[in-house]
This record gives sequence, C-alpha cells and structure tokens, in this order.
Amino acid sequence: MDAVAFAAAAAAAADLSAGAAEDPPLAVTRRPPVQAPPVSCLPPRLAVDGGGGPCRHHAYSRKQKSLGLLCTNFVALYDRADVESVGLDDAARRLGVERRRIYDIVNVLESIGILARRAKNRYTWIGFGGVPAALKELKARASREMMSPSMDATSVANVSVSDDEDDDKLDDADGDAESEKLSQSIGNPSDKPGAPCCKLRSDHRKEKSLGLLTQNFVKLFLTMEVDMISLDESARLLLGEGHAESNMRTKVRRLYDIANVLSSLNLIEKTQQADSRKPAFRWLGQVKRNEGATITDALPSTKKTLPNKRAFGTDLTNIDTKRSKLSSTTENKAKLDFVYGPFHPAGSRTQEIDRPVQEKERKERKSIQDWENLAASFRPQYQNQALNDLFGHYTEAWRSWYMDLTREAPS
DNA sequence: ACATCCCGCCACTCG
DNA sequence: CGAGTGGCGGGATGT
Repeated sequence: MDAVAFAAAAAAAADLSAGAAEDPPLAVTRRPPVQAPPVSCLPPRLAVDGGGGPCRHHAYSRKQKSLGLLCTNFVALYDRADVESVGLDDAARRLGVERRRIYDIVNVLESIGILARRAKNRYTWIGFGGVPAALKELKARASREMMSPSMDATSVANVSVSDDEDDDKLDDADGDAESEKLSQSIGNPSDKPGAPCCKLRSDHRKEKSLGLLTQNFVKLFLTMEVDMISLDESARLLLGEGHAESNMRTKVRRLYDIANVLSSLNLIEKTQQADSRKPAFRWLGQVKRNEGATITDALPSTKKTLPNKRAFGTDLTNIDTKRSKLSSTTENKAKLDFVYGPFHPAGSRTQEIDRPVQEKERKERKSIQDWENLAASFRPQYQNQALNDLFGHYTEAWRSWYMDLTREAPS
C-alpha cells in the first residue's frame, strides 16, 4: 500500500515521458568487429590479476563491460580513505571506458549519497558512509510525498494518460521541490524549511534523470513491505497508470542499468519471484523499517547467499576493445598511471568478509553493524596491516557521522 | 524467442 | 559558442 501510494505520488511528479524523437535513419551497425582484442584480454590497466585468471582471450564479451562491473571497479578504485575527489576524465581513463559510462555510474552513486557533485568534471567522494543518511532522506521524502495534498493516486493516473502523445505537462508540481540532488550539504544542518522559498526552477529541467529514477526506485523499496519487485512492476509503479508502452520500455531499460549498479553495490540483489519465477530484486540495504526499531537482520549474514549472481568480480576491469575516436581527450596525457595500491579490488567472488572488524558494542550500534559489513564487502582486501588500520579509522569516521545523524531520531 | 542492456548519437545545459 | 552532460532507443548479446 505504501509503495503504491508513493508510486502514485512519484508518478505525478516524474513522468515527463520520452521525447520519442522519431528515429533518425541512422541504424548503422555500430559494433566493433568481433575481432578479438589484439593481445591480452586484460587491458594493461588494473591488470592486477594474480595467477590463474581465466584469461581466455575471448572475443568481445558484453559482460565485461556491464555497468555493474564498471561500478564495482569504480568503487574499488575510489573507496579509500585518502580519496576525496573524483575527476570524471580521470575515472574514465583509469577504468578504460568512455566518458558517457562514467556519467551513468556517477549519477546513481550521487543519488545514493556516495558521491556529491562539486563542479564540472569534479565529484566529491563521500563513500558508503553517505548512504545511510541518503536513504533516510529518501525515505522521509517518500513518506512525505505519499500524502501529497495536491493530487492522489487515482487522479494522477488519468490525467496525462491520453494518447500516445507522450509529452505531458511538465508540471512536476510536487509538494516541495528540492527533488534534485539530495544536497549533501553536510555543513548545513538544514532545517525543516517550511518555507518553500526558492526552488531552483532554473534547472528542474529534464529531471527524469537516471539519478532521480534511481531515487524513486529506491524509495519503492524503502516504502514497500515486501522487499522484492520486478523491474516491470517498478516501471509500472514509477510511471503513472497510463503506461505508454514505449515509455515503459524505456523506463525498464533504465531500470536495468540502475539495478545493475545497485546490485554491484550490494544494495539489492537479483532473485526469483517466489512463485512466478520471474526475476526480481530484493532490497539489501537498511533503513527499511521505521527508524524506531532496530534493523537487526537485513544483510543476509556476512556472506551473500550466492543468489542469481551476476558473476562480478571475475574481472577487474572493463575492457576497452575499440579504440575508436573519442581518444580526442588530449591523449597527450601521461601514461596510465595505475594506482592500484597494495590491494586488489575486492572480488566479491572468492572470499567474503574475512574480518568484520566489529568490536563488541551493542546499544544502537547494532543497527549500523550491518552497514559496516556492507562496506566491508566492498572494501578492497588489504594485504598489509597498515592499510587495514587506515580503514579502521575510516570506518570510525563514518560511524560517528551516522550516529550523529540518528542521534536525534524523531519518534 | 525473449530478456538483458551496451553503445554512442545528438539534444540540452552550462561554463 | 564549445565543452560537458546525459536522454534515449537501436539492436547486439545472453539464455
């Protein structure tokens, strides 16, 4: 019920539908010839693979270039205590992918609170420590939206349906604006500005962005009692009742992308719908039940149940077969300087969390323990104690931050 | 055949 | 205006 209510509200605000530009006649089969990459199957970068990596040089493999894998690598690359800034060009270069892909990753990571845009080409790395707060925010906003005074489920549904003429009123008119990025203004202990005040009307532009979709998708999980939903359902819910088929298709396509990165972050996992056998996603993140209660379980133990795994972790990087143009970006750049320190990007495949690093502390500490584990599952496995300590410190930091946030938990 | 979703063209935005 | 962003959906790949 909650989810539905929320969905309706969301649909009201979102739903700008696809611009459906008539398909330009370009249908060129732009696919790199299936030529196998020149030599090694692993690009020089990130080739941390130690021994028996299954280094078959298979021709092109789509899996090696999935957004999910890319995200995994992205995180492995930047989730370190000393990282505070992320440059898009830098990321693209080091991960060996075109820039466009970085935008995809960054957009969803930002919507989850892991990153924050600082400036053009520049993001601030916040890390997993930013997730709890972001989720809380999302949940709060979700429940707020659910009881949107303006319009309710039913009314919304029929308004913009009509013909296939997708384009609808870009009203948005949702209660409080601010639907943009959840401002990570840490230093700004905001306030419940009852005053709508300025609403940056300037850029609520095409805010049906990937980031927003991600947030709405997540809200679905946060407000839903049954944590398991198929992308189709999600799309249907997030889209008004008036599913315009074509819009649905596009939405679902986007959701696939989002689901992939959220999966790689272990915030959700792919499973089978108990009965129908249909693939669906289950929420693994916290901040589910109302704050009042402790969250206890959630993360399925310290080790994932080997679900419908996407076989991540088998590779360390996204191979960049084609060398097409796009190298335009001042390729005079220095060599790929790979800073893959003394660790290997946590392959979520082999070992799992080996050292929970959890000190016995109960109290409410309990609830965040899961978060630690979550992060741990991502954290690169350090091979030397020094870095381990470094991380311990890091963990300490975000924990206190989290505690600080929940401290004044209302209700 | 159907599900998944990579790729990159090109419309917008922003600096 | 050019560079930065990022919707969007064709159609290749996976199962």
